[in-house]
Amino acid sequence: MNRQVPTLEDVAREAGVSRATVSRVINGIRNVDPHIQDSVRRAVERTGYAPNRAARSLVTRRAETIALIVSGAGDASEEEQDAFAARVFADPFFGRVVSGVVGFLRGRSMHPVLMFAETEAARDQVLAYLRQGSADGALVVSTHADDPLPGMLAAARLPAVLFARPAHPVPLSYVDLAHRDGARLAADHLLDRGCRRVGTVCGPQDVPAGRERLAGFRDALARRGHPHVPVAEGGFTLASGAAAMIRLLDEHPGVDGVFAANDLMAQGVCQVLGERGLRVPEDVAVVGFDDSSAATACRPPLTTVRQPVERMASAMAELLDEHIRGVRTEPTSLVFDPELVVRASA
Amino acid sequence: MNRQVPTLEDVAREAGVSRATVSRVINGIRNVDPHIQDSVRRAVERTGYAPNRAARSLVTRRAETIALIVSGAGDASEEEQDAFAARVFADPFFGRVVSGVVGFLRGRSMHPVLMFAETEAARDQVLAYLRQGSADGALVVSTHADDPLPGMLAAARLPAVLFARPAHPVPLSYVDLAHRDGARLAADHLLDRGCRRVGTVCGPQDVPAGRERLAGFRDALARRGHPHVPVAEGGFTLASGAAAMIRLLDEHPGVDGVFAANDLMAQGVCQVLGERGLRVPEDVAVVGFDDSSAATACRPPLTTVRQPVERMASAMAELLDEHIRGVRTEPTSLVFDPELVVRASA
DNA sequence: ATGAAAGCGCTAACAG
DNA sequence: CTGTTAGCGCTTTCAT
Repeated sequence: MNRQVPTLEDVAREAGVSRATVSRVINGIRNVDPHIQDSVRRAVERTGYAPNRAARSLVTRRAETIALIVSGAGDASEEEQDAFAARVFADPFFGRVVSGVVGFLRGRSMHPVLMFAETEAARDQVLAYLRQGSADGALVVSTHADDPLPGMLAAARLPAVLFARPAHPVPLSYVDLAHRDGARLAADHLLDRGCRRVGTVCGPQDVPAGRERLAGFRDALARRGHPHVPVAEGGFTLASGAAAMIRLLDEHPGVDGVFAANDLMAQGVCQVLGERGLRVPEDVAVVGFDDSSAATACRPPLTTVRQPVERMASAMAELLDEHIRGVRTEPTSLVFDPELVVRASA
Repeated sequence: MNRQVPTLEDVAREAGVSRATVSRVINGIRNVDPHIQDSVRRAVERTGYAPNRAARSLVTRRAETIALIVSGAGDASEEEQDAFAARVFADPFFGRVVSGVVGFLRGRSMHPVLMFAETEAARDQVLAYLRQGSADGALVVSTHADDPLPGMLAAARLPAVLFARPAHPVPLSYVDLAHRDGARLAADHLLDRGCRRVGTVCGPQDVPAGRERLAGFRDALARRGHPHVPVAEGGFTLASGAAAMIRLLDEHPGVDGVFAANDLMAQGVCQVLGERGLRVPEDVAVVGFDDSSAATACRPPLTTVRQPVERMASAMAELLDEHIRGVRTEPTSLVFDPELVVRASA
C-alpha cells in the first residue's frame, strides 16, 4: 500500500499546471483563472492532498502553532513537576483558559502546544522552542509572582501575552480582570444583605490578583463604614481555604459574612462552616470569586463574582495573533469587568 | 538588533567544519573526532544555535509532536464545541490525563498539541493534521461510544493509542482499567462494612467503562447473595449523579449503600443524601470511582476506587512512542489494576 | 572521519 | 494570469 503522501508536484501534474499555481490556489491568492482554480481544486480532491506543514513553515517562517505555557517559579524535581501539572489541571480555572484559547484558534488553523515551565531547564526549553520557530508565540499563565519566564520572553523579543498582569512590570501584553471592582461587588452584596461583621479569606498576597481582591474588598468596606476587616490568607486551594476559615473563625467567632478570593477556597469555607454547625447563608453568608465549576458543585451553590475566563483567554489568543501578524506592536492590556452571580450562599 | 537565528551554516563556519559534521555532533552520531566534537559544541554555545525544527522535520519526516485529542461523536455548533471543551476540562479526569502525558513527554523533546474533535470538520482537520505530518501520532480520549475518530485513524494507518477500550472494536492499541475488578472492590467493601441493601448510580451504558462497572458490581453482589441491584443511570457528571440518586431513593428508600460509577456522581449522591437528612456513611455508605480531586473535595471525603490515570496516560504515551518509532507494530492493550482507597464515606 | 552535494515540499520573486 | 527558479535549514548518501 502507498503511504506516500501526495505533494504539490503530484497535484500540479494531475491538474496540468505548475506547482506555483497550485500553491496560489491553496493559499487563496487571487489572480488565478477561476477555471483553473476549479480544476486544481478537483485535483486536490482526487489526490487527497494536504500541504506539508514543515515545508511551508520552512519558507514562511511561521509554525502556525502557539505555545500555551503554564509556568511557575521554582526549580522543581521531576516528581514535583508532575505534581505541579496535576495540581494545575485539578483547578477548574485552567480548563476554562484552554477552552477559551481553543475557541479562538478553532478554524484559524493554529494549534496550541501545551508546555509546563516549572524549572530552569524547562524555561530554557520553552525559549529554545520559540526561538527555533517551533511556535510563533506564547500564551503564558503564571502561577507565581516571581516567575522569570515573562521577563525572559520579553528580553528575547518573542511574541507573548500573559494571563493577568505580572507581579513585576514587563513590557508584554496581558489580559486581566478588574479585581478591585469584583471585590467591591462582593463587599456590597454582603453588606446589602445585612451582614454586619464580614471577613475575608484572601488569596496569596504576593500575586496581584490576591492583593487587588483584598484591597478592593477593604476599600469598599471602609467606604461603607467598616474600617477593620478580619483577614485570613489562603493559597487559592480548597484545603488552604478551609484552613484559613478555621483561623478566621477562631479569631473572629462572630463573623456573619465571608468573602473568599476564589471559589475553591469558598468551597473550603462552606465545608468548615458546615462542620461547625453554622448554616450558609443564614448564619454566615459566603461569596466566592471566579464562578468556576466549584461554584455550582458547592453546597449551597455559591454566590460569586464571575470572571469571564473563557472570553479573557480568547482575547489573549487574539492579542497574540495580532502581535504575531505584526498588526499590533505595542504591549497592550485588556481589562475585563467582573459580574456578580447570585446563588444560594449569600 | 539581530533577530536572525543562527543556522547550522553559522555554527559550521564558526567551528571551521562542514555543516554535515555539525549535524552529526548535534544528533549524537558517532564517528566524529572527539576533538572536533568539542569545538563544535563550543561553537554551538557561542552562537546560541538551536536547530530549526521545520527544516529537520522536512527531511526526517518526524514532527516530534503528538496530537492529544479529546473527541466526541456529534456534529456540534461552534457554541456547543466551546461548551464541550469547557465541560471536558471541568472534569478533573482530563487534567490527570494531560499530566500523565506531559510527564512521559518531558525530556523527550516531544510536545503535545491539544485538539478537540467534536465535529465532522474537526475530525477531518485532525486527520489532515496527522497525514501532513504535523504530528507523528495521536493519543485519543473518546467521550462517546460512537466516536468515529478511532476508526478513521486506524483506516488511515496513522499511529494512535486510545485511552480506554473503544465501544466498537478497532485495531488500535489502548490502555484501560480493569473496571470489573474495581466495581467488585466497591461491592465487597460495601458488603463488608455491613450494608444490606446496596444500589448503584451507574454510568452511561453505551460506553464500556459504564457497562463494565455496572456488570462487575452486579456480579460481585450476586456472588454474595444479592441477585437484585437497584440501579439508576447517570452521565458521569455531578448533576446527573444527583438526579439519579433522587430517582434511586424514590424507588428504593431503604438503600444503605451506594456505589457511584465515578467521583463526580458520588459527590452528587452525597449532596442529595445530605439534603434528605441522611448521614454519610451512617445511614447510607457511598463509594465512588476514580479517586479524582472530587473525592477529596467531597464532604465527607469519598471512599473510592482509584484509577491510576496518570500512570495510564503515561503508558499510553509510551505505547504511542513505540508505535511511532516502529518498535511496536501490533495493537496492544495495557490493562491497569484499580485499588480501593478508604476514606470517610464508606 | 569528514566534506560535497542532493534533495525534503513548499513559497515567493521574477519573468513572461 | 501563469510558469520558472531559487532557496528556506536540515539530514543523508556518497565520495574521499
